[in-house]
Amino acid sequence: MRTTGGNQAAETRRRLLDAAEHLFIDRGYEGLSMRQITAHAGTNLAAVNYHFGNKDTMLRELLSQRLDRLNEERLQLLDACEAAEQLPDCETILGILFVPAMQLGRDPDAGPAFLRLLGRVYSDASPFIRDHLQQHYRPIFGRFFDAFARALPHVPRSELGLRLHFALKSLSGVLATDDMDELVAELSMGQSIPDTELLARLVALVSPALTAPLGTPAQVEKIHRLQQLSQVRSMACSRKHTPPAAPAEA
Amino acid sequence: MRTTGGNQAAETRRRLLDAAEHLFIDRGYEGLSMRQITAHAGTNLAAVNYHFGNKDTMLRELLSQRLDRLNEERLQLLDACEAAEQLPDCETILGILFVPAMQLGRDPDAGPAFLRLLGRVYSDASPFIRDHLQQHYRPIFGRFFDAFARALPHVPRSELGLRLHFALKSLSGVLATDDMDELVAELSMGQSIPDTELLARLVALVSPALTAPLGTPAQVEKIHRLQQLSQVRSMACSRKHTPPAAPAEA
DNA sequence: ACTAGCGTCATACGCGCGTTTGACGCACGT
DNA sequence: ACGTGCGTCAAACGCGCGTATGACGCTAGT
Repeated sequence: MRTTGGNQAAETRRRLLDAAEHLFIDRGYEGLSMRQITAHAGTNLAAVNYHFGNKDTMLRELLSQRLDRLNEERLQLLDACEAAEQLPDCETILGILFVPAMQLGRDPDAGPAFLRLLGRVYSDASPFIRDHLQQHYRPIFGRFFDAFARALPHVPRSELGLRLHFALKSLSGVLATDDMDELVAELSMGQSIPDTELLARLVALVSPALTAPLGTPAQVEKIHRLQQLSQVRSMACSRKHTPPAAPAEA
Repeated sequence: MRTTGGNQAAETRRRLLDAAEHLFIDRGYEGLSMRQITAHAGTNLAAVNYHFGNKDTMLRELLSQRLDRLNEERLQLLDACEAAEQLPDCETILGILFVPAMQLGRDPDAGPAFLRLLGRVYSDASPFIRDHLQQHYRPIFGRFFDAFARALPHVPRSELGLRLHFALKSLSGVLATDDMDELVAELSMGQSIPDTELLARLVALVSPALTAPLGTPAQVEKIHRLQQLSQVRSMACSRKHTPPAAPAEA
């Protein structure tokens, strides 16, 4: 049996994936080079192409390894809830999205910085990442979109898309940078807060944005006054900037 | 007088800035190369370095030219409101942020795709863009942070930072991609909606997230039930994945 | 008419990128 | 003992990047 050789190969694969994950988390897809990956992994530059074929394939494998389980658990949790109560409300659906993420974030097997990785993935602008998400997780997104649509019948379907985009973009934006540390640290305000309450606070933050009514006359009136005030100001300003005659000497 | 020469130089500068803006809007800072810029501008590769010194200086000049006016108008509008009513509420402050952006978005002088540019700038992850925003507009952000803090006294200052980051990140994320078209098109649902009502809807969407109370016992209970449900599921799942004895042949 | 200087131009330099290549070592099956 | 093949290695390839360098034309002042 070729014990050491086979183990060494598996070890190299793992080290490459670990290094790639670590670098991806704090540099994103752009700014992630094979030379940095292999240097951090302590392997030769050619190792990536030998074990994975090319860079993108390795990244895809890394993302699948990390994200498949998350979305699978989200989906099964949604199934379980719909089977139990058959119409989960908005806050429950948000909880279904958040709870598995937080649990995997606490699980060392899912990666030591799983939440950071999650934030990067959802907020990275590179076409490679966007395509990967689109191709792998579109049906899951569709299921949740339908669940939200049933939970929020008063929100038109077109505006619901905007609001979901809005809410999830913001969440990923918060997860992405170092803010996750601040979130966990500052929300707990010194004393350690149980995950349950922390997630409840997040739900309390996002849910009102999804549930909100479309816009009251009072809000329209406030905006209208601001528009008038701003236009008056800018007209006065432009008249000042283009004086009718030549100005006196400076 | 050296008429043609001077005009041609100014014309080249303008064409370079226009090309850079256009490319930056739909490719971001990364994926923006001087060869593409100069090709679109119809100039020589060396033109950028001749007129601006280097690439980053040109980008900085472009951003300042576009964003300085926006933030100046926001600031003066905030000043005017605070002078008038001395405690603008949350919805009003959001309106102060949105109204000048929308007005400049309608102004051809501010760039034909000003809102797209705005979204790109606020959501671009590159250190260059982030540093520029940090260095130029930190005091403006501080003024608005204080205004929000006064308008939302029940929100702890640490959580307010999170919520503002949350709300503004999401907004920039929506502005960034092609979603701004969808926003304008789908929110109006076929018939053209006045800007006033469109902005009122945006305020109606964002304001509840900032104003929301910190988390009710009912929300905590919902999350708690989901956590238990998820853990039961994952334990059953892991037991299935690591069976006690060797499986029968496949 | 001549020259100075500005704006443009083709071209080249050095660098980092992803990928490819062929040689080397070493554990293995025979 | 020997050949086979797997995993690793240094080195190189072609490419696109930002920047630097002289040469060229044309305008304008003397």
